[in-house]
Amino acid sequence: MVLRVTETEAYKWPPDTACHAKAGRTPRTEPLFGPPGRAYVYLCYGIHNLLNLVTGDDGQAQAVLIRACEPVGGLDVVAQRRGGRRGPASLDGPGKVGQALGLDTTWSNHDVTAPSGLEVGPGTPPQGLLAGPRIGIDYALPEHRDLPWRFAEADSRWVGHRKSLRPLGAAVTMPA
DNA sequence: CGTCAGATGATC
DNA sequence: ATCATCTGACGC
Repeated sequence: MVLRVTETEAYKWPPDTACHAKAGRTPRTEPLFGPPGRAYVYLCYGIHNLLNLVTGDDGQAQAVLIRACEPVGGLDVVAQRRGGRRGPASLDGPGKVGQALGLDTTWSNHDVTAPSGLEVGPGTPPQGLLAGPRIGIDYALPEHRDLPWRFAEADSRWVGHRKSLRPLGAAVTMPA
């Protein structure tokens, strides 16, 4: 199965209080602090396995949540894993992506830079980018809650929560 | 189209 | 108790 990433969210601790790493190093969040190129998979709401890709240097706690994907290959497997719900096209949410990939938390800390079952490689860049606030992080401090750290491909079918997305303007940075 | 409740279980 | 969600039900 091959998926193309169409929507992401960025997390970085410190100082982002929306990031799971804010609670410090725990067995669950340990991969976040590790070297880049690893997966961070965790169980959300007891049901969904969400996939992050660790991007920060060792000790940095920086990662990207994969929120949506365009199915490119292995459509039959995607449809089967998704229970044939509304077809393989509905990979417009992080829980759906995790289900399509057949992930569980045992994949956390997996090296995605080597061919071993879950790999990340180059792909077709997005034609345009939209940005908006991240979803489901009301627990974070106000100064982090509203950061436009959700990114999505413009005019893509495989993107959720479109209403809060805007064209990506100037560079997005962390406030002082 | 919108809002809403319930499912469900690891985690600290 | 909390939670980086999804689905189906219901109302307009």
